Amino acid sequence: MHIAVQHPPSIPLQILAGPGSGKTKVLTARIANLISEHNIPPYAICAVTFTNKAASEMRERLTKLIGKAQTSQIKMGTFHALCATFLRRYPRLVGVEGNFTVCDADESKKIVKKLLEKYKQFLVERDISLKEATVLSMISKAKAKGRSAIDLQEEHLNRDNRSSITAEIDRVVAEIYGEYERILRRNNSLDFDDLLVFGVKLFSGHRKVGLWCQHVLVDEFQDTNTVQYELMKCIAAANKCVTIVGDPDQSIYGWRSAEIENLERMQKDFPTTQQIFLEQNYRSTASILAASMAIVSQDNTRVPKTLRTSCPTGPTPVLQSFPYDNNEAAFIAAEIKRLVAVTGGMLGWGDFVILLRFNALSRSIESALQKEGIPNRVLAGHKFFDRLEVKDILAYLQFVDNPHFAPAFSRAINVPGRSIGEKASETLESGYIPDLLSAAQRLQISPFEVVQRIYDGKTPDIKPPVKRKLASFLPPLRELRKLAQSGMQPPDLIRRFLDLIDYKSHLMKTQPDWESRWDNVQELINYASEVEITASSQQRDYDDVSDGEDTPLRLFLQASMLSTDTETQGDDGKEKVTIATCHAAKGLEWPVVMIPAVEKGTFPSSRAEDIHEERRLLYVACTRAQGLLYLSYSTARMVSGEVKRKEPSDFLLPLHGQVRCGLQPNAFWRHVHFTLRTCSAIRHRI
DNA sequence: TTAGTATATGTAGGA
DNA sequence: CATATACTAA
Repeated sequence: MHIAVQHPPSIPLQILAGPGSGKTKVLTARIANLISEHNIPPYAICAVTFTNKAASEMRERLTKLIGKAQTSQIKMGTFHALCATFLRRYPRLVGVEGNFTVCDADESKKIVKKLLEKYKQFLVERDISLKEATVLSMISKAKAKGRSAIDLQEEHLNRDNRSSITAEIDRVVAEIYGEYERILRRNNSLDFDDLLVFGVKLFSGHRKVGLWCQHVLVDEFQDTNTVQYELMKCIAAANKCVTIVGDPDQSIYGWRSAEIENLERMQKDFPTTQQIFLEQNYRSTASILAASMAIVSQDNTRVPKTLRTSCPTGPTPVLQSFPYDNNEAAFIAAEIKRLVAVTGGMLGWGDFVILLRFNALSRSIESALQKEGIPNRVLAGHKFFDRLEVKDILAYLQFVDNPHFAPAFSRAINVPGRSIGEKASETLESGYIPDLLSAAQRLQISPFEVVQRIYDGKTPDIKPPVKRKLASFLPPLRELRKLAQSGMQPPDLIRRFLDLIDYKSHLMKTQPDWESRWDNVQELINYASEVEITASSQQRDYDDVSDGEDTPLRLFLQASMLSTDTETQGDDGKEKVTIATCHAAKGLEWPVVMIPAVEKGTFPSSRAEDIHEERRLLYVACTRAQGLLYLSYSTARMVSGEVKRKEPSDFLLPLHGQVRCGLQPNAFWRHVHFTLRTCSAIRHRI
C-alpha cells in the first residue's frame, strides 16, 4: 500500500485495487504525499471521482490529513462538475455564454420527443418503432465517443447501405442529433454529455486553461468513457503526471459507454506507466470473498486476479428461495429484526442494506419493512430534484439566469395556471410571431424577450390573447432577474420568488398533499444555503483572467443539476435500513448485505447487452458486505401488474458449496455474533 | 384553445 | 401503480 502512496509522481501509475482494498485511503494518502513530500501545491492537483459522494468522502478524509485550507484548493469533483466549473470560467473560448444552463435528462427527452414527431409518419410507413429513449441513448453514446452529428451523418452516407431498417434508424437519429444540438445551442444549454465534450474542447484547444495542473488522479478508472479519458489526457497534457485507481472486475457502466480498454490505452499514451496491484481485502470475511470470487470467476474472459483477506472466515453466506416475492420481502424484514435482537443491539438499522437490480423492485420490500416497523430509506438518484414543486422553482430560477432556456420557460409560464396552453407557449418559445418578426430575427430572440415585447406593447399580442395573462409572470421575473444579477443569495431569491407569485397558495389549490410538498420547498431553501456555504469556501486560487462572472444563483443551479446526493434530505440522524440499487452501492459497504430477486431476467437483466457486466454487478453487490451476506430469489413475482414465474439466476450456480441454503441452525447465530465483533466497522462502535 | 377527467400502457442502471 | 394519451366540456 505504501508503495502506491510513495510512487514517484512523474511516473504514470495504475493502481489496480480489488474491492475493500482501501483505494480511497491510498488515493488520499497519495495526494497528501504529493503535497508534503514533493512540494506540489494543492491547487495544482486535480482529483476526479465518479460520484459526488465519492468526492465529498475524499474531501472529508483529506481535510483530516492536511487541513481544510489546503484541501479546499484541490480541484476535486466529478468529471461533469470539473468541466462545468471551467466552462463557467472560460465559456467564450468554446462558444457558449457563461450563463449556460445544464439540460437534464428529462428536458433532453422532451426535446427529442418533439423532434421525433416529425418522423412519426415516415417511421410508421416503414413499420419501424423508434422510442425517444432509444434516440437519446444513441445520441449520448455518440457524444461519449466524441462523435458529432455531422460525423454520424457522413458515416451514414459513406456506407453502402440500401434501405435496411437499422440504416434508416441511423439516418433519422443522425438528423435528430443535429437538430437537437441546434436547439441546445439556441437555448444556451449543455446536456450532461456536452459538459464533457465541451470540456475536452476547452482544455485541448487552449493550453492556458490547464497550465495549473501538475498531477491528475482518477478514481474508478474502469468506468471512464472515451471522452472522459480524453479529458484526463488533455488536463494532464502539461506534465503527463497521472495516477489512476480502478478494478476491471468492478466495471459496471459499459451501458453508459465506459470502456475498459482505457487501461491499455493509457499504457500506450503514457509509455512509462507502471502497475501496482492491491489484493489485500480489509472489508469482508473470507467466506463472503470466496462466494464473490466464485461468482466473478465464472467469466472466463476475465484477467485472473486474487483477493486475500485478513478477516476471519465468518458465517457462510445464505441462499434462500421463496415461493412469492411477498414471502421474500417478509423474510428480509423478519431476518433484519431477528439479527438486531439476537446480537443484542450490536447491529443497528443503519448496518443493513438491501441491494436491488433496479428501483422498481423496492415496492414489496418497502411495505414489508413498514409492516414490521423498520425505519428505512431508499437511496435513489435524483428523486428530490424530480419533485414537481422543486422543478417549478428551479425552472423559474433557470429562466431568470438564462432567458434563452426554453424548457424552463415552458414549465414556468403556466405555473400557477395562467391559461396559456401548449399552442400559445410554443409560439412564445420559438419567438415565431407570424406578422411581425422577420425570419432573421426569429432565431435570435429569447422567449423572455418575446414575452417582454408583448407585455410592453412593442409587439402585437398573439392569437389567444396573452398580454393580460403575462401581468402575473413578467413583473416578478423582471424583479428576480434584477435581484439575481445584483448577487442575491439563492435562499433569499427563492423566498422572494415564493412571495411574488404566491406559490404556496398555488400548491394548496392544486395539490392535495401540499403540506409535504411545502416541506420540500423549505428543504430546497436549506439545500440552497448549504451550497452557498461550500461555494464561498472555495476560493479562487489562481489569477488567470477569465471571461465569466458567476452569480450565486448560477452556482446553486449548477450544483442542483449535478447533484445526486440524496443525503441532502432526511439526514435526521436516525438509523435506517438502506434500500439501494447495486449501481448506487458502488464504493460503499455495510455489515449486512441482502440481495433479493437474483433471478433470470433480473440478474442478468433481460435488457442487458453484456452478460459479463451483469455478473460483475452482482460481484460488486456481494463485495459490499462486511460480515453477512444474504442472496435470495422467488419462484413467482409480480411484474408490471402480472404474476410471472421466475427461475434462479445462472450466476448462482457456482455458489454450490459456498453458501448455506434453508434455515439457520443455532450454531449459525453464535457464529454471527462472534464474527460481527471482529467486523471493523462494528468493532469501532463497541 | 385549454383544463379536466377517463382510459390505456408499461417499468434499468446515473451525471 | 404511475404516467402518458384520448376525449369532452367549457
